[in-house]
Amino acid sequence: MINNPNYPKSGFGPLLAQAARQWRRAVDLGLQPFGLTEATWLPLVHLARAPEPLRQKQLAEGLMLDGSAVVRLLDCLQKNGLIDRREEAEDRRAKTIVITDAGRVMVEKVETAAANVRGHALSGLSDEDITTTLRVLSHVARQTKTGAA
Amino acid sequence: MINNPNYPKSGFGPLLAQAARQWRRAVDLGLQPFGLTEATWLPLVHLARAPEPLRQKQLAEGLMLDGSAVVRLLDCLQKNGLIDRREEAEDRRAKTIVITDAGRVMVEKVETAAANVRGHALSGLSDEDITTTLRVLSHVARQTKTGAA
DNA sequence: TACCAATAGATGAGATATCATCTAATTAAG
DNA sequence: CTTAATTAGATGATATCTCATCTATTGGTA
Repeated sequence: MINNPNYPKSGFGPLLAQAARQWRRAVDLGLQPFGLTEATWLPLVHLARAPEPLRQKQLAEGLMLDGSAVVRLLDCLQKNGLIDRREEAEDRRAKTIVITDAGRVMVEKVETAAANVRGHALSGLSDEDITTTLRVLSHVARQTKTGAA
Repeated sequence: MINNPNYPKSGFGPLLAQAARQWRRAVDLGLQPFGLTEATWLPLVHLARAPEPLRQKQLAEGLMLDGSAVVRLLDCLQKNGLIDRREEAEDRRAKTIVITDAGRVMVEKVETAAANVRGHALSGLSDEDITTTLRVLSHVARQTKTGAA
């Protein structure tokens, strides 16, 4: 096993999972005062940054999440008055998601907290290392996507 | 925002989460024929590789998981006859986890499937990129650990 | 020795995510 | 035009994971 050149690679999966778990935990902790979590915060930012209102389907694609997961996250955000669902006239199956004013205010407030966590997690790493990692993670995400034989 | 040098970094968290989610899904799919998942497989490998039997506490530390999570994963593995809990005589609070023969056989069979997923996810990446990513992920995990101010 | 804090494991509750399925509405085919 | 396939959202069931708590033991200290 020691002589197997793939040895360090075998730790990739567990390490990836662990880093993701702990990153989430740290973000959740930082957003706790605002009543948000990483999961509920991301859709909000995504909506805030979109040049035009999105449908739930589009949001799910952007977040790379199952549609049903987005449904429930939006339920939560709507209950807290941060977004609204607007039925479309042209296609009565679809709903457009719009951020409320409260939602935009929240995004502003919360972005700092999220940036702090990110800053701390990445502090001490070179831009080059981070860029490489971003590229590797993108590759992994692409390769493990459903249907990627 | 475009002129902000931190712009690409802001995608780090979501990308990390996404890559981890999809990696897990891919592994779960590959292990499905064996009735295992990434979550239940990892404790099994950990136990198989340990030079001596571990306590649940030690296993939890090794997996960087909450103790209560390990309790339930072990419940599942035990129910399937892959591990056994053995009460310790010296400390009657503790239990030593031992892999059953069936468990060892399972590890053998399943390791190939897991390696295939890993191989596919990492295919096309240079060893150097992977090494860098492993280092960055370790750093992130350390920095986001509980108590890491 | 009697009491109190710490430790190992277990359990309950809540947040996410996935898959399977359902309903309503739209589109395409015959 | 009627029917079949598709699409957008929603819901139910299940799997993890975390935190808060609980029980049983152990160990240290007055």
